[in-house]
Amino acid sequence: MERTELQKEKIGVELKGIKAINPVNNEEISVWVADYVLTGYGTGAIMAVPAHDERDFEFAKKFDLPIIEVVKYSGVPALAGENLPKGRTPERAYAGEGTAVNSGFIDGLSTAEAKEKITKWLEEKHIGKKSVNYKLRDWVFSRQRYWGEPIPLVYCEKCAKRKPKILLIHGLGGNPQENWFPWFKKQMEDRSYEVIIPDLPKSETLYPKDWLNKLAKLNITSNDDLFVVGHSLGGPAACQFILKNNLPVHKLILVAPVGKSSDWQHLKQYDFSDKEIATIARFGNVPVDFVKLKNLVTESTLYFSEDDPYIPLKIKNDYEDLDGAVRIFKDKKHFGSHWGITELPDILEEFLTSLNFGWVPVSEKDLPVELPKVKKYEPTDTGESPLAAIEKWVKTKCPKCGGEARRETDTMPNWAGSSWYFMRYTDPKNKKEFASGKNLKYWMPVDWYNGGMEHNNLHLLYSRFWYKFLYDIGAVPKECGDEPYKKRTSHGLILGEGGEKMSKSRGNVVNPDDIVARFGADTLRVYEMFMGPFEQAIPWDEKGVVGVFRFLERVWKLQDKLKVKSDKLKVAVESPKLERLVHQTIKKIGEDIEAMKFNTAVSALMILVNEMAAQENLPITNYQLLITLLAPFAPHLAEELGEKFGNKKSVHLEKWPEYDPKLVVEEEIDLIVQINGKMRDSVRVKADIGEEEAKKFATESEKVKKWIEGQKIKKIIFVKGRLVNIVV
RNA sequence: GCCGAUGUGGCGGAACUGGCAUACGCGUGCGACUCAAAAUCGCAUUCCCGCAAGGGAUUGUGGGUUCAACUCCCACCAUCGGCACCA
Repeated sequence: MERTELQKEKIGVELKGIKAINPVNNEEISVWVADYVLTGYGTGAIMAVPAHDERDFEFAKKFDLPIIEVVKYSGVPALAGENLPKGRTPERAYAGEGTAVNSGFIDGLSTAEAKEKITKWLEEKHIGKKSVNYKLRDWVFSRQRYWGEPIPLVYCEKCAKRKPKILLIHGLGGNPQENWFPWFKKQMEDRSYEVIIPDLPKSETLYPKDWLNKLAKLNITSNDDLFVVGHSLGGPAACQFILKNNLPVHKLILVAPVGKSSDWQHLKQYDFSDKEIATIARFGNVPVDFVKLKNLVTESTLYFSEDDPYIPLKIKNDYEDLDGAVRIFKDKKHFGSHWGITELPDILEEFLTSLNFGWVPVSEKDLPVELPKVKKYEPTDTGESPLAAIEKWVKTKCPKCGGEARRETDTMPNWAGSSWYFMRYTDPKNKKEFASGKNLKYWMPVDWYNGGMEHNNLHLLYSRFWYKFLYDIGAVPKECGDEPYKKRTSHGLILGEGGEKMSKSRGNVVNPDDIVARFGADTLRVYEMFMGPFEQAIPWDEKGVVGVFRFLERVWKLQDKLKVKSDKLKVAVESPKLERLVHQTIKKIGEDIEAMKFNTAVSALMILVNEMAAQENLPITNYQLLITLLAPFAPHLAEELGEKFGNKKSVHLEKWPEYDPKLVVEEEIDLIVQINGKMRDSVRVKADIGEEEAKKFATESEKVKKWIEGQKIKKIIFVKGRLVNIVV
């Protein structure tokens, strides 16, 4: 843990008397024990490249080790002024790509070429081989809590002790003593598994029935727990054996199995006779009922090797319908002792980690598993879930053997249940399935999903997993696509007054219910929109809420300006200025909503309301427009006002108003006059004023005259509809 | 340390594609209404100098490009978030 502390100074000690030899140039390298190397990653032993890795550089500098440059920055300085990546300096390692230097036969190559060449060279000399390291992080889904969805598994001691029989079927002309078979048998027997490797008939001409008859004599029945391995010709034989005898198999592994998509003529070069080739083809061509096989086999894996001289890689397509995992090796040839393959650790690992028979799924008719109804639940001392202490619930019967079993007491995190609710929403009353294909097709994917930061980290991860899983098993129709959402956004946090994150311990939590009780839901809603940019974290400000409240009150009070409607002498006169502003506001709010700039949309509404309030009296048409514009922001108020002023149906069903493009542009503008880029005056002019006229106005302005007096005008810049800049 | 984001009045923030910096709201001050207070309405409000007219400075800091920079370029600083030495 100590090494994760900030900026820890590197320490190290040299292993005197030990040197490593660089296998490429046979030079000696000193060996050090250092504390900045992660033991858990790779072998825990590393080769340091001081000139091109920051940490190695630091280490080398501290202990005065040679720093040899082997990569030179070689970018082309394309455009003048473009910032170049920096190369190595005495203060800093260069970690980028470039051209190899001081590197013998790879000098002059680019980083990518050099990597390729040196890898190939090492492989040819059998000094090393290419490998890929993956960065993985452990991820725990379960939680030690009372609440949360129970995981429907029980643990049965009796079932855990069950050891399946392992049946291994060898290949053409094979026997139990060849290849990795004896090693595998011993490994598994050491772990008290029963391993059967029958010695099957050898002959140039063989028929599948020759082998199947012999296998039938083994007395393997469907009551046996079974693992099956088939090597080469034993692959198709294994499939047929399982199918013919209806044997449930926990795990099937086919190692370089024979398939149907080859004519096997290439085997001649390896001294296979025509009869042997015919035998192989005969085994490979027997049709396999993969649907049935899949039902019998719980899990399956196929092993192939890229350099297998006998089995071409394309054979894996013959087994596609088995839906098994496929593992492709680079250098295992035909997985035989002939090529020195007398051990196969991968297969051992696969069995040992594959199935734990102690864990038995709750049978479908007993789903869902519900939490026990108890008066109280308390944490345990053992670190187990509180559920573990509720003995009555924990003890149950094993669905498999009927013996005593214990339930899983961890539960799923509460995110689990919320990972697919949006699909259920499409068909919430469906009793047969979580949602019908028809409804899913209609609604999914979600057009727009918004949530906070937490949502983006966790819910996004889980819900996509859930969705993709349901999609893969066909529960979500293909038409919906393999992603649950079209668009995702996340809103910012509302911080407590004072700018810190709201939390009970800080005592700065604001309860929205209180705000609603005091100011109404509309005020809260408009305030949240108004407080700042959507995605930004902003402190709560109670005084700001008051401002929004006043704004909504002002909207309400505007009704007073409509009273004159009945007075014929004072019929509301439409103000051209207001008319223009109304249309500009329609445009602005429409655009702002699209761009999720709700704060400026509210601001535009406020400006409009201020202008309306400044009128002697207000045309009802303008007020009705305001109500419509207000609807997305203050839905309750807008609905009530809408009903009061002539709406037959809900204001929320109304069409968004259209603006008149002619009214959006101003007729007159304030033309800015600058001297050397500084604003000195502004002139009220027609918006479409031309260059000559504008310059005339500008130079004739009294204020401007004062500034240019006695100065030489170098040039005058005119920006249409905006300004005139006089350079003196 | 690396990666990312952000930095504009007393505060939340606005500014299209480089073209009036500080919209809108809060707060504050003054005034109207009131016996008084609250509410409401009006005016003012970036800072500095000035009674005023007016002038100067200003978008984290320093520099650059441009007639013109919150906006583009370079360097630096600070704050927030993520990651934890994965060679």
